[in-house]
Amino acid sequence: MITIYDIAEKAGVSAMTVSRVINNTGRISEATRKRVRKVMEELHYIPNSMARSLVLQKTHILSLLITDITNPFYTTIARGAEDAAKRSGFRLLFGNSDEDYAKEKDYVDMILSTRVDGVLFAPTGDHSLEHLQQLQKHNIPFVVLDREVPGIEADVVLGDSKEGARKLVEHLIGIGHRRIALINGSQDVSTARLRHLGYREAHTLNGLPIDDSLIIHVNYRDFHDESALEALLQHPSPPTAIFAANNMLAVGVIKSLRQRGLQVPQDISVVCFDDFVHAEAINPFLTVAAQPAYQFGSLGMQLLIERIESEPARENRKLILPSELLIRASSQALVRA
Amino acid sequence: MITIYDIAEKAGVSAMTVSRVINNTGRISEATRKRVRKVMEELHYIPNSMARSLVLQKTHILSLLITDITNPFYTTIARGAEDAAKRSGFRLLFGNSDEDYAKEKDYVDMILSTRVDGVLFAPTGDHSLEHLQQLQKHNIPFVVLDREVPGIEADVVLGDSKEGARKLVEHLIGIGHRRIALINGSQDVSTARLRHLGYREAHTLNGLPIDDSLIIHVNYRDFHDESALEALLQHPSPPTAIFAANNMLAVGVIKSLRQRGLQVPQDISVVCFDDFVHAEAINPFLTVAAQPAYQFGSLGMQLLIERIESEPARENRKLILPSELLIRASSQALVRA
DNA sequence: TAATTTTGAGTTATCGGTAACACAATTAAT
DNA sequence: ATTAATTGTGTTACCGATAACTCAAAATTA
Repeated sequence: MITIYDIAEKAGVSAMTVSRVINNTGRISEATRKRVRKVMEELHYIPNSMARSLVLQKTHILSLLITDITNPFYTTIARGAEDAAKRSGFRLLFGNSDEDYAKEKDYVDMILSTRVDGVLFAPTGDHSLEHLQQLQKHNIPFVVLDREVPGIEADVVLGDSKEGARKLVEHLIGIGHRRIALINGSQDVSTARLRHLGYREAHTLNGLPIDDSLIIHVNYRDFHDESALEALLQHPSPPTAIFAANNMLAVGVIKSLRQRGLQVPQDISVVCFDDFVHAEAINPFLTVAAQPAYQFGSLGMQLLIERIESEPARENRKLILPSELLIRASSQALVRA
Repeated sequence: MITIYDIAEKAGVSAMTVSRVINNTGRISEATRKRVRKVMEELHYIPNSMARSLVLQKTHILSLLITDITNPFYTTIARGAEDAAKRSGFRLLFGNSDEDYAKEKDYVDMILSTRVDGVLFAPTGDHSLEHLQQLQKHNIPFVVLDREVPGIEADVVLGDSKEGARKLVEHLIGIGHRRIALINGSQDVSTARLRHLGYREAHTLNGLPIDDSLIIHVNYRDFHDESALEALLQHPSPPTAIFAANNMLAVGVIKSLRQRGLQVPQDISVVCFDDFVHAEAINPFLTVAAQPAYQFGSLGMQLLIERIESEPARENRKLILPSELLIRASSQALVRA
């Protein structure tokens, strides 16, 4: 491993002089600067960022924690966050909690021990409170992404879960559906609660009764509660449409339906939150409330960087980004038998 | 920032004793161990991993560099790599080069200055040679993923690009297509070269002529060469099917076709490499050669960890993982007019 | 020409840990 | 009871960088 001392020796100067050349600080004569530069290149010198961070107490690394790396919604966020971080010269440390509290904890520990300068944090749910409080305790700036956590005051970038849900359900109502099931994430997650609210609001605004037996709570990351679906389908008055609270749930639900020999949308309509951008470009199918994922990432990152770089702590900001209703093939007007 | 010295002082011991408690090394009486532990908890102590890495000359961080974070093929790789790294207790630093040489360079610099213990490297192309050589020069172990780089001897995990391509094209030939276009990645990328070879092989094995005017080279990440597509379609004897060399190219091609009012598969068939797992589960459409992405990641990571941990340098290994031909709606038997 | 300022370095201490060695107090062995 | 071994803990040096201070030589000013 080449260090500044190796460079210093070979160039016949002190380590401090090498450091000054690297950082363009202090006064250095053009002659020594050139000589040091040449030796650095000859020896393929790369500064040790850990040593530097240790003394500077700054890593110039930001962390992005997402909850599902195979979900295009989150990877698009990642792209946006990365682009924004790069623009400001920060390096980015990705983490993927897989909607798992324990993995999230591992990543928080890693973040803390790495002493990153800030975190863009998509929480797994309300219990992430503990992790965010840990960040606060250690004075690590963060911005909360996609899901609000009660008890945490911070900058936050959110979607319009309630309105988006209402729009989706009203679309279904508008094309004749009356029995609409909700397959939702855990009530421990703010977006799931709001989407539930939007679902109810759409019903009451349209004078429809709400049947709680049509509402199921599972995990956002995947749907595999076959018995719950079975119960829905065996219902004396079964749903004619399903609102899956996110794209991954829609995947699971449609898969399960197909295994039971049911076709979407012929036998049952399905709508959900979040788009599958690439795939839908190929073959538009799902009716969705599409959220501006890239903006989630880039705006969130901007807020984070502002917070890090603005000395006087400014007040918290809350951005709510609207979703767009995209009506496609998976929702079909109800044909009364 | 709490350090071992703070702990040491409050517990009335030396810093070294604290270090021993943290690492479970050396001999410590049960009494002091307890006392130190208690103070650590009271002060919410988190070890500074940079200080530790600096003295140990080991970071216990591995890096995964992928070329497109919004491509489900790569995110599935990431999931596999992450799981494998976690099993061995390594932390994972993701990087995303976006198929861009300059970004790849940035990440390599970051990898070098972070002194990670090893890299799982999906190169952007043959010119990545320079970056891999830099890793070699600095003795950073790495495993090459998905694309081979001429001039580099290393462990490598690949797909069966040639055979996969041949199977896809033979499928098209089998259902009557004779004029098959190839929309390929840059010839600077090994998989693109091999898929090209497979394409040619399928033709020659089946006694079909090859028309080079049906072959286009673009960038794997997205297709936006409208004029090239235009030329294809204006061809006196236009293609009846298109083989897009990866999933992202298929997206771009199908979008462009639709803008021109052409339907897949009615007007033209499209097949490609790499699946869109979630989306295809919802609505099977694309005929693909599906690669075992998760295995790419987990096996690659296993090779990397073995290489790092096995003292005597063992010989290089080359894993070639077969792809699976999944015939779906986007390829249709040719109906002669 | 003497006094002052500027320039171009070098020295030392420090960031937060750990390895290697040292050493007093017990405990065990002879 | 003396010697040897073990146990528990402290000291010092170092990992690779940088901040703060120092200082001789050169340049500038009076």
